[in-house]
Amino acid sequence: MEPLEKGFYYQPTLELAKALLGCFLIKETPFGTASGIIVETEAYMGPDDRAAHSFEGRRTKRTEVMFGEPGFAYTYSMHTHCLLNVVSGKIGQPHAVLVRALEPFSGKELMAERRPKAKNEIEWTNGPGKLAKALGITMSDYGHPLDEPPLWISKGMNIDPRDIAIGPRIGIQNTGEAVHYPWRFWISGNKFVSPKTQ
DNA sequence: TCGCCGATTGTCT
DNA sequence: GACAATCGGCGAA
Repeated sequence: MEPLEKGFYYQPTLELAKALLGCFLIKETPFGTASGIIVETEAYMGPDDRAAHSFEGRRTKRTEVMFGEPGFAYTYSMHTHCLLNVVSGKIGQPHAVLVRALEPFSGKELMAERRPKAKNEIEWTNGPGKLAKALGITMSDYGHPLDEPPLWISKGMNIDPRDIAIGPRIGIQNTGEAVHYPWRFWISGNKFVSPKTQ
């Protein structure tokens, strides 16, 4: 599997969020490599999106990576968990795509070890915090370019546009109109998408 | 520094 | 369905 070239990330954020569906997300660690197929994403559109950390161009140490080149990792810690975003938008345009769910592909033994509380394979990676834990993604991956080890994305299967389902994002109450924006995408019928999705 | 809050998950009722 | 876990970012003091 070859990493997606940097040019791939230079497309409109909503397009990128859809294009990432079906791609492989791979993480290599000293303990081994684990990977999965991206089956659910959400777009966060910087300046005009009240739900985005970069709303109104807010530029801080945390959001800094979103103002740079697309194709880098924006990791964010939420309560006890770590969430992975793919930086999108041209330089100076702070957009990102949140990876919400994966279909386990390789390194399943590792995932089972890292997700001892999961009752089955589906629960290894059917949520943003879960998939980060299953693959061993942490805050130390902040700012990492996604076209080289140890954390990278490669082209996967082609997804028929008719198989892409669209809906509102999850978990962003108190963000006004932004709650309703249809900026979440998933592979229709895939059983590894997050709960409440289908 | 202090206090509050959250793009979640897991457990308990 | 309710709520605790648990910690860094952010804004105010």
